[in-house]
Amino acid sequence: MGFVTLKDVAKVAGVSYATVSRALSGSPEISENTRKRVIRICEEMGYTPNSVARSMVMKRTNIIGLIVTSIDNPFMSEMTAHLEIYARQCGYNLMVCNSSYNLDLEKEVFSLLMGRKVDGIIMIPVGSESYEALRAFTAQVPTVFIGENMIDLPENYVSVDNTTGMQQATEYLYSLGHRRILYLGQRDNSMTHRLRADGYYNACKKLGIEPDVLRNTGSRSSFQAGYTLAKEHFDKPFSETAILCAADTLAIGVIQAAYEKGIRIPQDLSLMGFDNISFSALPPISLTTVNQPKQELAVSAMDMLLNRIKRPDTPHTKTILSPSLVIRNSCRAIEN
Amino acid sequence: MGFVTLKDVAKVAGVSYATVSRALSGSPEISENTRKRVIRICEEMGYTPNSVARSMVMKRTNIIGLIVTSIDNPFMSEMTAHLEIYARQCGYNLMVCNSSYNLDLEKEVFSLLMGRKVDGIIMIPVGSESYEALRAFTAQVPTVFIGENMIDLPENYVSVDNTTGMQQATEYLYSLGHRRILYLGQRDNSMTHRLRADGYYNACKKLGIEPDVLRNTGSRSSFQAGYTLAKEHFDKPFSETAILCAADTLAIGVIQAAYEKGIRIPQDLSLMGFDNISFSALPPISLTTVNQPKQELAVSAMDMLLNRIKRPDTPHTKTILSPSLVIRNSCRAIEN
DNA sequence: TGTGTTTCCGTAAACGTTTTCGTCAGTTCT
DNA sequence: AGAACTGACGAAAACGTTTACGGAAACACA
Repeated sequence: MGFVTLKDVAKVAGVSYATVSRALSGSPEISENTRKRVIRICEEMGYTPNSVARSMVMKRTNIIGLIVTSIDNPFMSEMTAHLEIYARQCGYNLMVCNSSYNLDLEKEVFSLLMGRKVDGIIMIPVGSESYEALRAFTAQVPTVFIGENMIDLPENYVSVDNTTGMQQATEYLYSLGHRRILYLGQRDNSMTHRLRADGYYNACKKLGIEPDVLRNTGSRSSFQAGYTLAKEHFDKPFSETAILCAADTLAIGVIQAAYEKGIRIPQDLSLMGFDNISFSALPPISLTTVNQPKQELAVSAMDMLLNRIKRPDTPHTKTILSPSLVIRNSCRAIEN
Repeated sequence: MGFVTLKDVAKVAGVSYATVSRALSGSPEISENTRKRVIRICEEMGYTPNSVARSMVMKRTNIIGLIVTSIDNPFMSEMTAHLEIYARQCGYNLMVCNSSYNLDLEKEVFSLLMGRKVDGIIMIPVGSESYEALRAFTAQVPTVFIGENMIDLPENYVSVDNTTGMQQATEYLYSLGHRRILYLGQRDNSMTHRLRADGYYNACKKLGIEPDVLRNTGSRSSFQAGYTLAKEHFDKPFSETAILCAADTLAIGVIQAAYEKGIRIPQDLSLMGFDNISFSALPPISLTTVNQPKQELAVSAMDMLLNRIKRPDTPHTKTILSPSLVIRNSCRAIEN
């Protein structure tokens, strides 16, 4: 390699390398004179501490592992940006891995990060199965989950209140005069989606309207899934005046299908999503949706993780943040 | 901590820990019998090698640093996804940092990654100034740049042929019958943008049409910049039949401005971008653009970097990939 | 049987830090 | 002046690996 080490500095300064270490770490066991002299020499020689060696002896790396299903996804990349910036402020770096929506890969990269001795792991899991599948691992490294909300399992996670959010969305459509609201894209392999559907059902019951659900049998809430579901649906006669989607991505697929069928949004059909991904704000889309507070989620997750790193044997905690309605131009008021 | 180390395994197996290391590393200096026995015990005890300790002695971390201006950006996040997956296949992990479009921060995280002893760094630089600013650093760590194309500087980089791409875009519009084409968003602090503008000028000269440029005096090609530029432009009478944008993000801003002015795309105005970010494929946008082959860029950059890590003193290399036209629905043919 | 070769494994050094412990000089107290 | 204490620093251990070196046993060959 050829970089300058503590020993090199020590030799030039005429002190032991322990003294150099002390000078830089702000130890009180050193005189001001030698401290200043040593620091000056360090700068002159361009010394930078070797994090690897430090990790070796300190038994911590100041690295956080981040596992996302796919960083190439507006929601995840936005979360990642917030996480990285905040982590760096806290003195940590991020090692990022894609699980590619694959449970085996998720386990593999988790184990890999453990071998790297990361201080903790933040993950957006592939699905509900992840909790069980990773149980043996999460016992060994402080781990915080984002987004998949497991009511009954004792895991650390931060999430948005999906049920309330979807309930508010339904109520908003109701307040605009909609009585026949199709819920599009419910999936059963994801707790998040189950909770969101609950919100829709709750609202229907409360408001006295008939629930109407179009299920997504696939494993992902993609543009494609939304498009396919809507396209098939639009082929038959339908009576709803609004579609409420389980995710923004689905809604954008619906927009495409509607466009192809000549169905205008919002004139002919109102449309809502959930997540508030950055796509949705684009003027040609302008989707009314429910916002997940991404920066707050990121900060909460990181704080929770750093806490667990400090005190690993504290009981598990959950943080549930409030979603909020984002009103744009994909819904209109109707008369009954 | 409390994880199991080589020594623990050695004690149980009744061999020296050097033997355990050899069993796992596939060294030939060990008998098949003991190898199998040791490996079995490793598995039973749940041993995973400590990458930090290995890095210490091997003098390499198998970590690649990735510095992007903002991972929360469709182009960057797509690149990051490709880079991470390919890096992992090659036995490397990615440490990701945002420079947040800030030259000082860019230097700071670069130096931080050097302290981490990453084996190499891939970066999407803030701007042309980055090359000079980082010269002292790039001399010490193998570094590959993506995207900012410096004709005259001896850096390692991979890029798309921006000039040819923009020339093709101009020619495509010409072939549809357009003769008055506005080039929107030229910036001067970015070599990429200078090269793209060159392509436009070249084509104009070759085709015998008059160039017409609307400069972007800001430092970023954001949605906002495109919107502001176009909004102001649309306030005055204009005569062009097509707008060619220096980046997709600008074009999407233009769509918004056009929408607000009641200008229909492509009926009233044809519009093209450059980059082919994932946004652009969304049906409500459906932007005709020039594609940057992101996966190929990622793989080329990684290959180039791994090469330089193996042989640090090879001369600097450049890889220029070909862009390609992506025809969607934002342009229409006109008669003259 | 003696010599050389091969196979297998243990010993120990090395990587660059942090930190405990010990030491020595100087200071304070009685 | 002697004892106790304090401040500043060096020596060395430790972190968990990889690998050069050496040695013992087994084997081959004359």
